[in-house]
Amino acid sequence: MSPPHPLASLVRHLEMRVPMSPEDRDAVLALPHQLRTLEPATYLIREGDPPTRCGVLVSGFTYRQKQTSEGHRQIVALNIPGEPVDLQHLFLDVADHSVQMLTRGQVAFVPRGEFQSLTRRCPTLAHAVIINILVEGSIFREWVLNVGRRDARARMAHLMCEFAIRLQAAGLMEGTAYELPITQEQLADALGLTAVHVNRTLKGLEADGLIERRKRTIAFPSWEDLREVADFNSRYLHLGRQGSDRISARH
Amino acid sequence: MSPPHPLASLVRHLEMRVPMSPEDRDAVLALPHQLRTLEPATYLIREGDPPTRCGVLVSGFTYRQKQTSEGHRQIVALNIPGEPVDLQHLFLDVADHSVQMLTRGQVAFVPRGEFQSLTRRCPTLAHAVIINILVEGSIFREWVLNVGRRDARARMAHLMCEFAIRLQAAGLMEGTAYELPITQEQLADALGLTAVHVNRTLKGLEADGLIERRKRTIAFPSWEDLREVADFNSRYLHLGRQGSDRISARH
DNA sequence: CGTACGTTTGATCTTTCTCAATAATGGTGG
DNA sequence: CCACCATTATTGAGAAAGATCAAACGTACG
Repeated sequence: MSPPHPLASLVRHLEMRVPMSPEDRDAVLALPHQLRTLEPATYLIREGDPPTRCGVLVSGFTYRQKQTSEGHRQIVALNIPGEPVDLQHLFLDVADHSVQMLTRGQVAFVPRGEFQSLTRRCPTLAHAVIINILVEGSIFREWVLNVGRRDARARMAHLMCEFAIRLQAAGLMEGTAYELPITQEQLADALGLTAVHVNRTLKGLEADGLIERRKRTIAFPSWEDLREVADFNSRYLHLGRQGSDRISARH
Repeated sequence: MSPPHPLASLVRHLEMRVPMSPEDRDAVLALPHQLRTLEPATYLIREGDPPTRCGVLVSGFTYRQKQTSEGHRQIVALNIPGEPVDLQHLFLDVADHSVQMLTRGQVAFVPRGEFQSLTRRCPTLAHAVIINILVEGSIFREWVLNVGRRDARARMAHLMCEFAIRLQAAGLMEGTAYELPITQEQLADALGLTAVHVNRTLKGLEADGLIERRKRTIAFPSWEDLREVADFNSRYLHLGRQGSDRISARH
């Protein structure tokens, strides 16, 4: 059996929110692209660079990141497989943040011009792109709220809930646990905390039976309780009918 | 002399980033709309509501806001005259945050369907809308960084710098001062602080000669110093050539 | 001129940070 | 397989930024 088409996961992801005709699908799959396997920490794009291509995450995870001039880093987003990682750079002429591999993974690079011109020829794709950008914007707003107005415990729980629901919506979650392939220092940078405090917060959640940890795999013995601690409501993910605040044991 | 067309400020705003032909301009100006004068705190849209219209801020200021279930509020964005205030709701079916008047001001409400269909007929407008959404996304990312990784002083200074540069880019800033028409409590909600600490931070900046205050008007005796304290770089605003980190005494 | 709202100030308390050290863990070369 | 190294995770002690509580002071406006 041949390996799946690298852009198939992108199509699946776009279809989550916008229905696509077979022609739409084929048009996306026909996009020229280069598939690359990248090691953790590899930059897909750096702040300040002029974007030339649009990366689609085929496998593995990436994060978006900005830094203050004193070198304090803030992770502003995590991306999961299937997500296009560079849509903002599709229409802006300079990158305002950096994107790096969180884990090893495969990225399909589509030339910027090709992607742009397809959005012009295919209104469905254009619409899907806008929806994608808007949902990402909604997630940013929730992150501002999370970092600005929730304490460490809720903040951490919220990130875990978001990740779970997004993985589940993408069909990437099996059972009631997942691997969060991220160091505690990166977690700290995503939550606006220090690594030390992340560690203590994690232990606290564990001590209270809200999560279980083995390596970087997290299980949720009591999803509803965690959701309550996190003050999590999935509305901002705009998953529509398929969306749910629940995780299911079997998929 | 007749009053200016309510949507003229929108056109000006869109043209900041995308060149528009006279036909494009006329098409936007021809959009049906209702002009309303709204008092401070009036909701333009509430989280959870299905959006039916797109608001364009003609005069005055608005803010976007989310709350935790404990009622802690986070202001996630401020909007200045000319900015469309509801673009995210143009293509999403449920509002994920609320938008309220910050000051009294005028809003032109365009029916959602009309706006949508014009984006289909006018690719320039569609492009301008995307750019607008993307730049807003970039500002959200910077806010995540600001709230997550800068201390109260820098955070406050950063907001002031951003407001100054955005006002200037919109041609709304005269001289080296402006009115920040916002209570300290709202400022606290925008920065992820408490009102008490905002007050002290403000006094601190003033004591150090970085700002001068009369009522809610703020002057910048030493713009460069403030910019340094704020760690402010305007790249994320994507203003292009016209963009600058400087404010000029005369316009 | 009283009421509501916003600002300012002081005192105290908490969360989170900082610094520092120790323990796991994973990967590498021999 | 083992010794070694670099990361990452964990823990403790003390410091600091910012929160909380409480009260006083202004100011706008009906």
